[in-house]
Amino acid sequence: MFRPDLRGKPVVVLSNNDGFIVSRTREAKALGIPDLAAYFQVEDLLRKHDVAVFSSNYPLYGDLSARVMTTLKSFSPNVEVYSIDEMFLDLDGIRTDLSTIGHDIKDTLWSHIRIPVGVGIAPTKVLSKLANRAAKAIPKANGVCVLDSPFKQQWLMQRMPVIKVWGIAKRLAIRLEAMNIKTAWDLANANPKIVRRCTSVCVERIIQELNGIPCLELEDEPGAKKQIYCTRSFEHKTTDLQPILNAISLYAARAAEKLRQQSHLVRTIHVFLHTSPFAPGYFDKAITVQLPYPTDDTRIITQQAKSAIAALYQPGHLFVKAGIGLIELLDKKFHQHDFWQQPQSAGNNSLMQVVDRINQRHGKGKIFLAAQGMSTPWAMRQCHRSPEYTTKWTDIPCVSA
DNA sequence: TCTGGGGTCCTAGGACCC
DNA sequence: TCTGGGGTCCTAGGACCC
Repeated sequence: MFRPDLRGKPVVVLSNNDGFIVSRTREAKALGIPDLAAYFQVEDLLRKHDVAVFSSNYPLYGDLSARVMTTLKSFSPNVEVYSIDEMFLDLDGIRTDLSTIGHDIKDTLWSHIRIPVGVGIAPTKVLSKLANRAAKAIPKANGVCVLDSPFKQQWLMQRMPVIKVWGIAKRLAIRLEAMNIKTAWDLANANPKIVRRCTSVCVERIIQELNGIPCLELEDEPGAKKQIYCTRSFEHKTTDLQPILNAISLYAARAAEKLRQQSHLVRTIHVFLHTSPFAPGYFDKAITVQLPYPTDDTRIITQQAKSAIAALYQPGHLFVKAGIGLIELLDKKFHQHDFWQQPQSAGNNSLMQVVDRINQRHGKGKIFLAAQGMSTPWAMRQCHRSPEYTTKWTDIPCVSA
């Protein structure tokens, strides 16, 4: 959208920390750049072919995603935002020709936002994911695929390896292969009960869905998270405890912030610390901690996370990553207090509210616990970050006369 | 030098209850 | 000779998604 000069050129996007390649344009794929390759391993190849490289920029993607979703919502009252770049729309009962709607959706998004999309329409979620794949892969489809007849479904499924089916990945594909199930069509025609016995109920549902029998509902209410994690690799590996304590304090604060956003309390946390799995002598330890009482207070969660890290830490290892998970959550509204235990005081609540409000108004991390430290040795590597064109005053593009 | 950061659901097995 | 039948909850690990 903001770099039309790159249209038709090879472009790749890197994971957090510029770790590896998570997204490629068609042109980059054609150059033989593999998916999920470690960046440093293909850097020369990228340079040789003059591939444009971008670090992940979630504020930008999140904002553009929200625009797309808002536009999509005008096409159906029932929608599920499935991920940052996918949405399911319930078209049940809509009388217009489905192919017309598909093209309308696609054209509207292009003209309003300049985001190209693929549209797949089918009786179930699994089939619509298949249709979406076809919409993008088959040039003649022109970005829209409607799987409205058994014949079309069969044609597509016979050409689709089973591993491309939504919900089937490497391990399941291996097991299915052993049962002589190689394509989506084979799976659709397999006996659901027998397959279930060798795999799980998930695969049984997929089989039903492939046959046009809905098993997966549209989840229009996103619902509160059941677990909240904050984990990061460090920019620089470290053998010292102090920078790790600072880092885990930051992660704990981030996680607590998310926790308060959904009005939950946490009772149990999970803290881990590890070295590089690619280096010899891999060290990976984790600890689960029961908090003294359910809380959403950053200070308490931070304290507990720090003690956990201190307990896990052993000198002599080169650590690359740590993280915290809030794993047992309670709805604040329905929290049953313990007669014998101190609950979180009202003062804590107000304090956290003030902290959140300041950070919302004046920018993330404006006010924080000293435990995080003043330097940021854990910062992310992002050498090729694009501007935040739509969410940062200084990055807004200028139009010159 | 260098390999992400989130999540969900399911299952098996253990431990326990009456 | 012979040892039931029906449950729950918890946890670790596996598998998948983006």
